Amino acid sequence: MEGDAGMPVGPSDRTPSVRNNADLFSPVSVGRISEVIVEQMRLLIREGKLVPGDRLPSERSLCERFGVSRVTVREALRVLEAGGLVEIRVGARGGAFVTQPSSERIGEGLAQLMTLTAMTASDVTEARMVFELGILPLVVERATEDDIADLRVLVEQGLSALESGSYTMAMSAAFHVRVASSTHNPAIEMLVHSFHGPMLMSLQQAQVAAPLMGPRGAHEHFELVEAIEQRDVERARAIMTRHLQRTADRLAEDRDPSLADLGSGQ
Amino acid sequence: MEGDAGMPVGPSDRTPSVRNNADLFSPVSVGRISEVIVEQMRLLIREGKLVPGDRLPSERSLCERFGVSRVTVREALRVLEAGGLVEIRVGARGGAFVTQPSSERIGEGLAQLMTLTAMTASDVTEARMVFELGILPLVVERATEDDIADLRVLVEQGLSALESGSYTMAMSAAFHVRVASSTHNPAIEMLVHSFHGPMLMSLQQAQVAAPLMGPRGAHEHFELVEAIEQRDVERARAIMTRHLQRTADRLAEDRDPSLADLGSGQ
DNA sequence: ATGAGCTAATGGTCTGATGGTTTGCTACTA
DNA sequence: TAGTAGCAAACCATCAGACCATTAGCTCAT
Repeated sequence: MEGDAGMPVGPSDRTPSVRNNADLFSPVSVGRISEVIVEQMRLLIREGKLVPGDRLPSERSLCERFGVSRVTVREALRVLEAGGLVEIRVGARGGAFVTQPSSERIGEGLAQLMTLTAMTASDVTEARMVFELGILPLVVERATEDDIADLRVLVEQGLSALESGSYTMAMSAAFHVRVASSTHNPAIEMLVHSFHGPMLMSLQQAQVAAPLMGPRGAHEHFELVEAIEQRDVERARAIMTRHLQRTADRLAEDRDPSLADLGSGQ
Repeated sequence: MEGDAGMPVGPSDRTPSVRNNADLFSPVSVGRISEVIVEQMRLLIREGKLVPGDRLPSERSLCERFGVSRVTVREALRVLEAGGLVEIRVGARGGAFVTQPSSERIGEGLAQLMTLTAMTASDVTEARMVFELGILPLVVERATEDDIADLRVLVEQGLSALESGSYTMAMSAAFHVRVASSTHNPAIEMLVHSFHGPMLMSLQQAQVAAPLMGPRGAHEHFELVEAIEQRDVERARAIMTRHLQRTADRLAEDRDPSLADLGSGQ
């Protein structure tokens, strides 16, 4: 990455004889064949020619169609799979199936890379606060009866799980995501979802999950639903602020650990 | 190497006599070998045993170390590359190099999947409004002189590009991202980055980019920087609201196209 | 009916070989 | 001496053909 930072990047530094037409020539590299295949597949999926659930031809068929070897096709499939665009099943009737892109899946990839970036749990929490507070007006305005009913169920489940000591961060996350989905905006829902993924993963591994979300948190969930039902933006905002702030404080007092540290169990 | 991978590892698939303890046995699948390698590499990177810039051993060396064939190693490298963890260079002194994960890269993945979800441009714009407005207090509070200087430069560039008719959406995006990065929170920066990815891509293809961002937009950028410099949250918020609202209106009158439709040029 | 066994389809992996690209060195030329 | 052309080595990219493991569906005897 750094070693070649000083390398000749421009095409115009050797051979001082002919030089003025240097930028006439465009790079001729066609790149990797597998990359071309990947791009072609991606296009098909984006254009809707391939929809979730569809099965791609078998590796061997693809070889013939593209006129390449199996290795190349397989590399393309690996890339698509890593990108969460297809799922590969083995055995008869197996093959590559186009997947339904879920926000969960996106969050997964996000979480992976987050553990590698200089991104602390506090950073993520701060972003959450901005976002989850910001959407409250939309939630209060648009939440339907169904939305509220669902939220009630989640709260109930949370409370009873709390009694039996089986309350998990996942349940809290589900609640927050359901709140976000009450905006009826898929982009917002996806983002909240993706944010909870990495938080969950790291917090659970660090075993601060249990004390993090106690009876207070569950009760605040209950209050929030009430505020939404009464279309009381200010109250909802106050509750959510308190709720998230407590998470933030908890994180701060816990040595402000970076996600990476948490991830490695240190 | 593989010959014994298929040996009877699980004692639990024949002998139909015992049956009620079915869930005692965990699935015996070892999965893909390449996946194991990927996981191992990821761990090394996360633990800091491999830092950005490091060069991994050559494919052939890795084959020997892992005791697998080159095909398998290559598939692992493809996955790592697709995940943005390594970069592969050909030729002498080539090989796989650990990359510095940037928020840009992360946002890319998010953007990719955004374009595949049933998500309209309005949805994304609404999410943007929530987020970019929400971070303004943080920006105003934390922007350093360097931040503001950078923003000024971007505004200047925008204005002169406007005169020469070469103003692009990319320039606008760069400005918004730079504003976000003035929060000094990498998570926030990443999110704004990923928002602009899909917007850019689709809007440019649909050729509504040019009229979208006229002199008004560029001037609003200028005003916003002023408000930030004066630490005037309310004014900044007002400007940004107007700025984004205009984008939203423009999108709304433009048949409210979905990102997917735009992507395919329809 | 039920279950055991067969079969074909399909992905997972290995082996060995060839070609292309880049770097660095060397020898030759002006 | 300087510059250049050419060679060699270290890489990745790709191919071709083979074998094994897993799975779904079918058949057939019990």
